[in-house]
Amino acid sequence: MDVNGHTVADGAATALREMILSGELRPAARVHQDQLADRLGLSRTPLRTALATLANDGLLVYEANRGYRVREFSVESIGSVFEIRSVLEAQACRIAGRLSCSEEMLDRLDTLVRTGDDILASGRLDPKDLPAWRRMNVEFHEAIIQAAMNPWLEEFVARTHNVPMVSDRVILWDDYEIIKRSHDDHHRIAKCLRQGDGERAAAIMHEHVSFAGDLLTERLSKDPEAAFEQFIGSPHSANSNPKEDET
Amino acid sequence: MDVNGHTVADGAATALREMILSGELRPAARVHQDQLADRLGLSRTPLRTALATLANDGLLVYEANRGYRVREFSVESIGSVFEIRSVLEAQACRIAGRLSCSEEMLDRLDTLVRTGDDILASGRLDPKDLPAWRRMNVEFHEAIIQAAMNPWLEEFVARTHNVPMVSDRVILWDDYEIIKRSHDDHHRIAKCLRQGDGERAAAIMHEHVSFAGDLLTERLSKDPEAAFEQFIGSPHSANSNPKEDET
DNA sequence: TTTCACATGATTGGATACATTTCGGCGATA
DNA sequence: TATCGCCGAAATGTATCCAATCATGTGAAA
Repeated sequence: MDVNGHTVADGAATALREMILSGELRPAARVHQDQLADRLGLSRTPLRTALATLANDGLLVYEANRGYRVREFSVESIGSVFEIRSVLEAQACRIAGRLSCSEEMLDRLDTLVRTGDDILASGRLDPKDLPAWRRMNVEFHEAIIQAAMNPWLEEFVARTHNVPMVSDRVILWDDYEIIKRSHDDHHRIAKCLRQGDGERAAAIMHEHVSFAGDLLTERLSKDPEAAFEQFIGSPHSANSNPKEDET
Repeated sequence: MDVNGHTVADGAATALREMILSGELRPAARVHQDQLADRLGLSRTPLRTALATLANDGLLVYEANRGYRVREFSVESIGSVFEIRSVLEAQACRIAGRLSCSEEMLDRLDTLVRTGDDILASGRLDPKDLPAWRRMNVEFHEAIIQAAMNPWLEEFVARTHNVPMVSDRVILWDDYEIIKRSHDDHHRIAKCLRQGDGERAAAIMHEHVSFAGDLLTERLSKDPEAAFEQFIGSPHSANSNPKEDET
């Protein structure tokens, strides 16, 4: 998307995004421009454009003459986003079915499904498998969205992932049965798309995402702190973006 | 929404938004920061934050070290956005039905529907009625989205309106039968919502928006110039104050 | 003791100056 | 004549400086 890594401001924007989504900057915390600029080793000017960017992404809130602070998301708000995500991803299935995916795309989905099968073959959830599973899950969902060939769908779903906890990188890796059922959805969705039945794939996808949202919001309202630590605090090693700040 | 605080940058952002959506800045045109800053009577600093804002709104595209230029939208792209809008607004109906609207909201919808009836009572489309009709249409759609009480839905649909021609301010005011049928949809949607049948309202809304998209894209591909002038084209040349057409 | 007012420090917003990159033209050479 | 390359102008990106606004703390008065 905006992988314009050529300018300092863009680098700052992605760095900040990581800092916020990873929880390094806590919700509702005020952002001190001078401190941050110093910490990131740049001037306030590019930092401010980065801040403006993130504010428009919805990760920061801005108040005139009072600066930026990290946006906080209520549990209901997170549930609301899942409502949107489920609808959008279902629509992606619908369109993908209508267009009839390329053979290459279908094979890609099958490969991803098989990857998941391999991980689940052990019959239990090994924490060391989580990164691979996360990668598989992200790629599966992204593939279907790409198959819809609607750039706006891509963009809107991407915006959805700007909300903490909503990203499909977040996996509830503690209940084998739930994960297995979730992956069964993947199986069925891939099969439906191969058969060109986008409508049925859409229905499955809608439930697939909705249930994930329900599950997550349930956990969050039960024990926000623990859930926050479990999901956000986890090392996101699937990320090939090792820009650690040397200050 | 982003009801701008009283900072120069925010003012510049809304001014630029108008300049772009009104066509004063033509698609694919490069934005010269110095010229624009001078023309708007401000420095490059606030202008640049405004530019960053609009870029994130999707109205401008940015390339590192090469500046901003006005985004151009293909007809297919505009059609794609309608696909999203139809799904989102349908979902708004679904949720509104599930939550069962407040009596106040239902009355508001009825009032809007009656306003439309009055305008159509003459049996023809008078150009002088267009602003009132547009207002009615915008408020009707906004009301339903608000009724869904999902702030993200509001935000995403609002983003949809950032694309030229997609806004529900754009009305094809030249075919009585089409307008009449469109308003008949409004009737049915309001009735369904009163009866709590969000699912049925969603189906109508989906078709309502989809058809508008089909119609618009058809016109656009038939005669892009004429359509552009008809819908967007307020006199966007000599007049530096294109406000006659009210939101 | 509480509250209001003022002043001072801190932080953000905007303008200007400087560095870096890109774009266009000019000329030289094949 | 066409193409390559270099140089200069112009536009962008960044840093720094100044102004305006907000927050905090102190002190005086009720």
